[in-house]
This record gives sequence, C-alpha cells and structure tokens, in this order.
Amino acid sequence: MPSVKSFASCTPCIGRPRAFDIDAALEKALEVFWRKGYDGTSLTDLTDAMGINKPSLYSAFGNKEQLFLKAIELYESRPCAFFLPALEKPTAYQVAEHMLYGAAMNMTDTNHPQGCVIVHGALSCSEAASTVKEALLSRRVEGEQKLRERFKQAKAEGDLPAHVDPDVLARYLGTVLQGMAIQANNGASTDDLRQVAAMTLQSFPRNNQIA
Amino acid sequence: MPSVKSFASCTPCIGRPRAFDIDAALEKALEVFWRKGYDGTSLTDLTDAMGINKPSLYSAFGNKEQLFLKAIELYESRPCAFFLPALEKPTAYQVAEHMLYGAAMNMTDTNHPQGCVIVHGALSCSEAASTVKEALLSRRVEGEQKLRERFKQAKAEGDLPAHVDPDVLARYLGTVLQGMAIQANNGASTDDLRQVAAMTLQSFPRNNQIA
DNA sequence: AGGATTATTTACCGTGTAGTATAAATGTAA
DNA sequence: TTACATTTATACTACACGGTAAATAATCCT
Repeated sequence: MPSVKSFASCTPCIGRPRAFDIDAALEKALEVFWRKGYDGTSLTDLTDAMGINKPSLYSAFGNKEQLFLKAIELYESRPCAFFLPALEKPTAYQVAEHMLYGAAMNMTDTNHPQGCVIVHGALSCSEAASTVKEALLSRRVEGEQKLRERFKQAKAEGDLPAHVDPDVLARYLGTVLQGMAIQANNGASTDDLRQVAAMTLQSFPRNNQIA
Repeated sequence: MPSVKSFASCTPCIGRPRAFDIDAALEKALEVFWRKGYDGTSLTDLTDAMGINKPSLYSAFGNKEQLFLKAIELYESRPCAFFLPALEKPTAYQVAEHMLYGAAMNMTDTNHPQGCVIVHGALSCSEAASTVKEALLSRRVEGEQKLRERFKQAKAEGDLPAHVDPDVLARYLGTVLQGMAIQANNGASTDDLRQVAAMTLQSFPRNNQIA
C-alpha cells in the first residue's frame, strides 16, 4: 500500500494555477458520496462541498463517475482503513478479530459518515451507472477473495483446523462486515458493533479447537 | 397478521370501473422497487411495469411515496415472508435457525429480485424522501425489537442460558440478516447463504450449552 | 511586454423527473 | 335517455439533473 500523494492529474507548470487543493476537494467529494451514495449525490452537492464550479470539477476529475472511482481509491488507501492491515495479522483468528473490531471502530467514527461507502454506493446506484456498480461489486469480490486466500494460507500453516472451509469463513466474515455497514448507517454505536464482533468471533475457529 | 385482501382504496360501486387489478399492479410495483430501490425507480419504470398510466397510478395509490409504503406493507405480509413465522418457533435456537435459513432461501429466490427491499430501499433513498427513509429505518428497528423480546422471553422460559444478553443476540442476528441481503444482491447463491447461516448458528447459544 | 496555456465564471443545452389539468371514455342509477 | 361519478389517455408544467460552450482571468515562458 504505497502512500500515494495525489489521485488526480498532476499539476502542470504552465497556465493559470489551480485555485483549490485537489486532494482536499477529493476528500470532500468522498465525504458526500459516503453520506448520500452515488445516485443520491448531485453535481450541486459535490460542487457545494468541494467549493468549486462544475467546469473545474470536470477539468480536474473527468466526470461524476470518474470522480467517484477516484474517491473510492482514496477511501481504500486512507490511513484509517482497516481491511488491508488486518490481513497481515499473524493468525487467522487475529485477522478476523482486527477486521471486525476495526470495522466497529471505523464505521461508527463520527469524523466521517457512518457505514461503508462501497456498500452504500453500490445499492444507491442505478443501472444507468453500471460501470460504478460493477467497480464496486468487484471491490467486494476482491475483498472476499483476499480473505479466502489469507485463510487458505492459514490452513496450510496449520493455523486453522483441517476441516474448516476457507471459502465459508471468508463469506461469513464478509457478510457480517457488510451487515455492520448497514447497522452503522442505521445509527448503531461503536459498542453495538463491538458486541456483534464478539459474537461473530465465537463461531470463528482457532487452532487446536474442536469446533 | 390478518389476511388483508387489498392495500389500496376499496373499489366504489359507481362510476367507470377500474381497468386493472389493483393488487396485481401493487405486486408489480413492489418488484420494481425491490430491484431498483426507491430513488432508482422512476414513475416511468413503475407505469411500464404496472401497465397503467400516471394519472391512474396517482388516483389509485396517491403518489410515489405512498405507493412505496404500500408495496412494503405487501412485502411484509407475503406468504413467503420468513421473519414473523420464524418468531413463533418454540425455542430461541429454532427461531434463529428458521430465520437464517428462511432468509437464505427467500433472498436468493429467483422468482423475485434478490436481497431485501427494505435494506435496498433505505440505502437508495435520498434525504429528500426522508419519510420513506424513516419508515424503513423504523421497520428494521421494530424487527430487531421483536427479536429482542422473543429472546428475552426465551431466557425467562429457561430456553437460553442466564448469561446471554438478548439485546446482543438480536443485534447479531439482525446484522447477519442484513449482510445476507447485501450478499444476495451481489449474486450469492442459496447455498452460499446457507453456509453463512450455519456459521452464524455456531455462535448461537442453545439451552444447557456451556457457550 | 506579449503570446501561450490553463483555470475560472457565467450562462446555457437536452433530457428525465415527479406530478397535474383537461377532456374523453365508461360505467351505474334514476 | 339522461344525469352523474369515476377512470382513462394525452398533453402539459416546473424543475433538477449531468454535462458543456464561450468568454474572462491568472500564470509561465520567451
């Protein structure tokens, strides 16, 4: 996960300089998409939040769809993102643990909208914006794929009992995480989601567990 | 749960008779909302699917918002609904079991759109339609409330160990069900969701279980 | 200073939206 | 047959949407 500085076109050295911070504007755009979904966000919502005009938005980011995709990139590479760091924990149980508690913390953080922009965006996305829909779907599929591979590796390392199915484990964890996104969007508290995390971990196999 | 025949205004005995079946039209409307969400469904989508014109729709159902609310009523009272019947199972474990497997079956049933219209509708609903948003939110809150009460009753009956918290159980189950709705909407199969249901039940306390 | 290049502002375009006014069509009741 | 009540179809309104053309402003390079 490289620390990318800017997700948009690099600033040229010639011509009138851009009057706004392109990364700060993208942060604002992400915040709006996060709160209102893709279709629910209008260009007026975006330009108001970003403090720029429509032509500036179009010249800097292409169009609404490309702006959204860039916002999603930013979302996944944020320092507070919990998914990728959790994958690197030493045991499968710890992977699940960090992912669940990280989600409980992140999805209810009041410094940004509640829930998950990927889950919210996908459901509030008409079939007219099929590119966006598919991009978001593939993100979630990729996420579960990474979980599967991580658990497969854990099994190979003897970190998980031989009888467990990494596919099922990954799907179960993915389902709970997506459910937590809905709960957070509904106003659930951090502790509410922590309790869900604890329950979820009860059915998660550890090494040497009879299960 | 009475077997209501019609969710719309009763047919008068005088004047030009209505040329369409109002309940069949409502079924069609539900199907569209289910597939496309609230904001994602246009009046043209609705009138096309229902086979009627806009003025007929407005005179029969009021407006888009009221039509949606009536469609949700229909959704919850359908014969294939799984939530309320599951609540009446004799033990808490069986309640959870029937609800999870019922959801796995229902949400992937190819006779209608995948997932849950309440989850999908709420997320694809701009703040302009705050009435709809709140109505859907209260449905989910009520659902979890019913689960809580059912598990509280189970505890009083000695059907659940003394140390379990009905609130946590209800929230956990609700979270998984909502996650399953997302998974189904993403194209998960019935078996995929059945596996999730089985995993979920592993952390669900039974009577006389050490847990 | 004077192009060249890029960003900003303002005003606009075509389309799709939810919702409605109006009048014709179709039935019942007297 | 006539009066009445209601639904139908057509056409329309006002507005918000995503996106853009044209002119102006600000900077760099020569």
